[in-house]
Amino acid sequence: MSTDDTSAASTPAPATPRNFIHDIIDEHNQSGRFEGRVHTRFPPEPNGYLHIGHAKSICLNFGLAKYYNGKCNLRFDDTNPAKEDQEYVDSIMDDVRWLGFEWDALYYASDFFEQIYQYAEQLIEKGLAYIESSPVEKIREMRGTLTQPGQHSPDRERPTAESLDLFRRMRAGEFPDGKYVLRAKIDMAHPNMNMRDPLLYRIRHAEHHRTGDTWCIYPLYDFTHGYCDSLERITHSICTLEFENHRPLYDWFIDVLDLYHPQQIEFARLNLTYTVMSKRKLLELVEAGIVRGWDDPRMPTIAGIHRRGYTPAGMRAFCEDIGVTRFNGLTNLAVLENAIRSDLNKVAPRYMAVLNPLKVVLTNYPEGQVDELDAVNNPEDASQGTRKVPFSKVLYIEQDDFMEDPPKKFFRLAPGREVRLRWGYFITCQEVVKDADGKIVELRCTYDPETRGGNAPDGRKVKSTIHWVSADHAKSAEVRLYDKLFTIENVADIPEDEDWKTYLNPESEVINTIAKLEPALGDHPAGFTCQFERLGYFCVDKDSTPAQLVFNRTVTLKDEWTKLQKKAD
RNA sequence: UACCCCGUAGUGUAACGGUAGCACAACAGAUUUUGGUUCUGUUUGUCUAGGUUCGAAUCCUAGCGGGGUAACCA
Repeated sequence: MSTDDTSAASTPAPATPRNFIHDIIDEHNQSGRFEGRVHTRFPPEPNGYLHIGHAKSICLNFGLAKYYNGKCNLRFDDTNPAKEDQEYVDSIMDDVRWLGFEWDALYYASDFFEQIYQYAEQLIEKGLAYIESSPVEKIREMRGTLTQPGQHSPDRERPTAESLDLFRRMRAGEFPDGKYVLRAKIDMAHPNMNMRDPLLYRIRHAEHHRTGDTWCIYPLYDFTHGYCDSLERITHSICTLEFENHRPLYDWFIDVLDLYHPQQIEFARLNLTYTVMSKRKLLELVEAGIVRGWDDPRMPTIAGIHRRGYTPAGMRAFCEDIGVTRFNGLTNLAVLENAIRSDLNKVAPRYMAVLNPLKVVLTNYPEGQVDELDAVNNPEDASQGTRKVPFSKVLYIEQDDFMEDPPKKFFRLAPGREVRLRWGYFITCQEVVKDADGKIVELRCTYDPETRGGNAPDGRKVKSTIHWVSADHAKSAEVRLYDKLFTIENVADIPEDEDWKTYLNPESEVINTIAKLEPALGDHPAGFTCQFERLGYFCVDKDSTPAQLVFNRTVTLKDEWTKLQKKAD
């Protein structure tokens, strides 16, 4: 890939598009608030696979660090042992690297558990936290509602010494899950619900994927996250909009202990048409067996789009295209597809493949003769060279490339009409052969030996060039045709009382088992990406074997003809 | 009905008090051995009402509309 190509010094690459976060950082740099440092971090919870929304966050955080010559950490916010797993840690690291980024420091929130525990004790000692003994339901009840203030717990005035003792015994494992919880003492009437004596620690006798059984109490995310940022000396804690109401709480935790104070900045998460970005829903698709797994090519996960054949450079370009704001919008899937096509167009070698074969017999071509034709690998990149493609008497062309009774704007093959076979010869359709049901099963055509390579010495033109493969030389393959995951543009519009899964697109994966490929396509490793001329971009799936080739359709080519047909309806 | 945030072409995003631009989409044309690519052109926009100002998308006020927030989740 040549996305970071700086060799063309005379035409510098367009500068990274700026956004409101750059303005904030510039201000900080001018005022000297962080001594000119820029240190971001990407802080996922390892409880699922990363998706395209995370890609936006990754590009933002790592991109900012790069732009300002700063640093960016990877930190796993692993405060809930029940949901987290090493499998997810591994996949997240793979995904970040696949996108083309490398972290400066790697941390886990669990690395800071002891320090955070000490902070909790300090809060208790300052009279700013207390041990709560009420059950969950009672705590919830006393919290009040959005429009009504909460009530003080009877435990709120528990003496400091008693809270401290209880907290230490919680850590020592003296109590069962749910017996006690540590709460901050802030303001039960605060209009911001997060400030109504939030929970800090809970008892969980659970095996943690990193700390094992060292702990039986775990800090909640809200109590942990800001401290981790502070301890890592993060300057700009970038997160999504739903944490905006948490910012005053994080500020309180830090200021009350007089600790180093990063600046939190919120931005709008990515929403894409015809897909979901909810970890919960994606998990459901995986667990219900509706998809092939987290890396199913229909999934908006990074693992999924990777398997689908999307490229890191295309994804990074997409993340730049969509911008960063505080507006909660819905981005068209077309923007993503455009970014991917535009990258693949430059780098993907071209091949010929026929998805729905129609047999063509060249009646005037010598029996048994094979011609090795030269084909250009990529018209956009001469350095990709040429290859040989075998040509013979019996060929396959695409069923869609022939019409017995063509409408006005159909330029392809029809009875009596001449077209060009890509890199081959001009052929003319002489006869249509049908079976008993009237289905077209074969075309009998003549070829013009003078047009080898695709040009007529007499200068005559054809309206169309179509792709083909030689029947005797073709490889069979399974080709998985992918399309949008949902039938509804905005998944958020699905009513609450309906099952969102009824809006899944039944044709999001269509399996074609009759495809015929040119022989050069027979020997490539999983992940190999190319263009099937006139059809789209495809890649070799990880299920592919030499005996059973499997290709995924990454994205179609733009298609004026299909568009015309749809308009005609 | 509490608090917080957000309203710029169809969609997404620029314009930091001084000519409303870009991308995608759509439409029209040119080029083309991919109905691809490339190139050219066209259509469509500052939520509303006041105010401040020589001048407002930008600042202020109100209204309208959208989103978020009441896990021992993150």
